[in-house]
Amino acid sequence: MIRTRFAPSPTGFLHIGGVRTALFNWLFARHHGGRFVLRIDDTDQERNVAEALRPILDGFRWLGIDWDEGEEVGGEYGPYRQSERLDRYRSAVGRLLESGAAYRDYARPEEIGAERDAARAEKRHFIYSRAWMAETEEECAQYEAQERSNVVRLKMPRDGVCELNDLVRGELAFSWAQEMDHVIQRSDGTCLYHLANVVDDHDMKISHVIRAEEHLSNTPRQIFIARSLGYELPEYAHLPYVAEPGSKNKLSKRKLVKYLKNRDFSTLNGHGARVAARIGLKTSDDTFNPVLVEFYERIGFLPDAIINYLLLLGWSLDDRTEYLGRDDMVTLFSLERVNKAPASFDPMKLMAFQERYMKELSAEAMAKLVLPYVRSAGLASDLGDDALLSFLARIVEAAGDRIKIAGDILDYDDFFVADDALAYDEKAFRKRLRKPNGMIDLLGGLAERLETLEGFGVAALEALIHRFTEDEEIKIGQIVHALRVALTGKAVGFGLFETMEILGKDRCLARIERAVRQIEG
RNA sequence: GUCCCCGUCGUCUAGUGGUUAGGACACCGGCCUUUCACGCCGGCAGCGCGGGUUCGAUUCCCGCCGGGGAUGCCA
Repeated sequence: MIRTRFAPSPTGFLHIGGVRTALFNWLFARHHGGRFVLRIDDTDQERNVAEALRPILDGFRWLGIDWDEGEEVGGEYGPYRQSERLDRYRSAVGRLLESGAAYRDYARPEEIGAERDAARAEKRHFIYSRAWMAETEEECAQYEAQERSNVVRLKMPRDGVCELNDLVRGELAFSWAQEMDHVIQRSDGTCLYHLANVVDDHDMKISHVIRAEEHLSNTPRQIFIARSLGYELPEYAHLPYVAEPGSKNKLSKRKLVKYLKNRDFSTLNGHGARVAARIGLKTSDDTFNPVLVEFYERIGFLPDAIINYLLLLGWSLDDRTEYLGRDDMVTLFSLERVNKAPASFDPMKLMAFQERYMKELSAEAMAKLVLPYVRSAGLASDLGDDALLSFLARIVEAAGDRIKIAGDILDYDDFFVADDALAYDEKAFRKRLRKPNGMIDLLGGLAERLETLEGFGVAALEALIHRFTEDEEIKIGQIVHALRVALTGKAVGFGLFETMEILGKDRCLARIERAVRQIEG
């Protein structure tokens, strides 16, 4: 049975790089018909775990990455929170102590520090002298008489090599002599991550440890722990990390200000900020950050787009396949095709996936997707959901590709405002309505014709406008732009005739009339 | 410092002991067009450097350089 896991710390944030790691674990498990476990690494959490976990779990749910065992769902190898497994770690430490794979160390921090500094000064790797190692009860008692406290350290081998066949990187060898005697239990009796991790992976029968490459050099010590405890080793696969846009540094949520200097990253962030402003979302909130999944959820990305993009960040099928649905991903995924080098996060490529997935949505599905944004912006409060949905379906149909993320619906807020409350883009109003000569008469003449038009549809409107331009001997551009500003207040928008049809005759006439009054006034 | 990992267009990547080094995103130009968006056509652009091995290296080996990680009583 293939079993993989993802073990987030309850930090309150779901990092896009973490999602990629979780995704690969999830895909690997699903591909092999195995199980995916969500364990919580809260070994040293002081904060409210439930609260800090919510954004993470919500993020996974939103993305459709489901887990078979772990937080919330339970399972036969629980508990799945490290904070509830402390007794297991303590007993593992006891066994390591007993077998001689670990020892109590009574060195004071400054004594260790001095050794470390000396090693550094001599430009050699730091190896602890074990001068304060206590292996018998007498030795312990002796040190304790000196009021020294102890930590438990691993008694690492000092010769030979640790061989490891990484499923992504191939055959690797680490010399044991490079490994120091890592602490596995603090002086206050609590255990450290590496010990907890190995014990949990074993107890939870994790067959494949798939994690970020920053853990690669931690693997020998974990192998040592596992072997000393008599565990069967899992397979290891170390994924390259996700890097900053345009660089090879690891992507970090703390460097937002720096990333905003990147044009593409800034464009993406700005796009989100525009939506956020319309729905009253605080962009100063530190979760409003394209490095975090929440950002995408809030402004209306599609989970499939994000997942597909992330899949291609470090994995490829061949030289052309890019768009893969969930089922295809699951059947085609393999660790062999994971890349070794880090991959930079590319905001524009992510956007391209988003656009591609939006195009596949029907008008009905799109209407459903954008509705919450209209509500959040406080628009269309007079319409019930059903009425609004069908109105939205007409708008998104006409808008077509222009709505890239759900929040973009708010670019077309003019459909929801009262005719006498329409706001005009000042520059557009001046250029298209106030400045051209005879605009009042032109609009007046057009309004007269519109009034008598039977069937206010796109084809009829188009024919009417064309006839109008012929009769008035003007070019179509002379009326179209003016009309768009009069009807929507904006210089850009989708097809004019579609706009008119959706607005309907009465609203069109009311808006033209108002525009004329504005020009006069 | 020491150890480990990594290195193909700006970015994500495919690939090979002999290829015009392929695709995608971005970018640039053009077409379409009532604006914007879409779409279509075209273009720019890459094997980090230096040694080997070889008839021939982007591909194999070594060195260097660059990037990253580890070196914590962090995870």
